[in-house]
Amino acid sequence: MPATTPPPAELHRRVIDWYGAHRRTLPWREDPDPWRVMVSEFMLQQTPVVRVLPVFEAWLERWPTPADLAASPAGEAVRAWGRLGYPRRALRLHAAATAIVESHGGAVPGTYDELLTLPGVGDYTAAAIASFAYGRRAVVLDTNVRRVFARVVSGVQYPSQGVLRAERDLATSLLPEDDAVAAAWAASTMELGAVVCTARAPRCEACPIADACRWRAVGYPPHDGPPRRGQPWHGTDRQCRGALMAVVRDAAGPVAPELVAAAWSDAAQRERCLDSLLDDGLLDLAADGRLTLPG
DNA sequence: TATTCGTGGGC
DNA sequence: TGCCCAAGAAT
Repeated sequence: MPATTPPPAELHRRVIDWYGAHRRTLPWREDPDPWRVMVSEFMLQQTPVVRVLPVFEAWLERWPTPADLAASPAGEAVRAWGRLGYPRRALRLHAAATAIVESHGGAVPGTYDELLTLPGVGDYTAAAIASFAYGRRAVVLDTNVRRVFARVVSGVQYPSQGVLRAERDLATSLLPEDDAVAAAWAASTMELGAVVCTARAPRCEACPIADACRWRAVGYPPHDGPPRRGQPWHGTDRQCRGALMAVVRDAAGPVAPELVAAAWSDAAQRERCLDSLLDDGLLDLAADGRLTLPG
């Protein structure tokens, strides 16, 4: 059967209705306070929901407002970040909280343009906060939404590596006019991509728009083109930096350099990564030569 | 535009 | 077992 493309309003209704019936209960959805939404979005950048949940709860209990976080040392944020990965996100969240206190009266701003000025907030996160926390109309284009559109509309398994102009135009053209409907559409398409239209084994039998999916209609052709590059890990600077950070993060106080050195055998790489961590502000060098999280 | 930046779980 | 992937941002 050919994929007949329903009118946009029909597509919106079916996906939003599906969301109403099947959406996961997540803490930042049950109480979409802007600061809670913002914290969740930072943590969810490249990190799965199940790993974020416990850290999110502890974080909000300790720092219920941006001002609370801004009043703590940045290093405490890095430590509370735990093993979520990409600890620069913790530093940027702390810096964003500071900017919110200094420039926005302590309240998370609600417009895309204001949000975009905050450290660690890019196109996706600005749109997500404006939409999920403030109910505003915004083009929320994350990896889930991109995959749904790639399959349903373009008939391909995966979206391109970067966001193309035509892709953004498509997402914009599909965005409902009304703010509340647009926000519901954003959340719904993301959820559909996250739990049904997944990267590896899509559950098309549970999809509310399977009959409208072009990829399905053309027989699920596999990705065609240059191989999708996996990120190398073993022996990389990222692995080294992670090992060094773990030593300091899990220590109660300042750490002797010999103890940090024991975490990575390649001396040249170790020194290079240590320098980069100091340069990034993820580590500080005390006067006595010991290493600490940033004050 | 292409790289870099952590971490861990599923297949 | 390795490989792929997960609500990206900054440069």
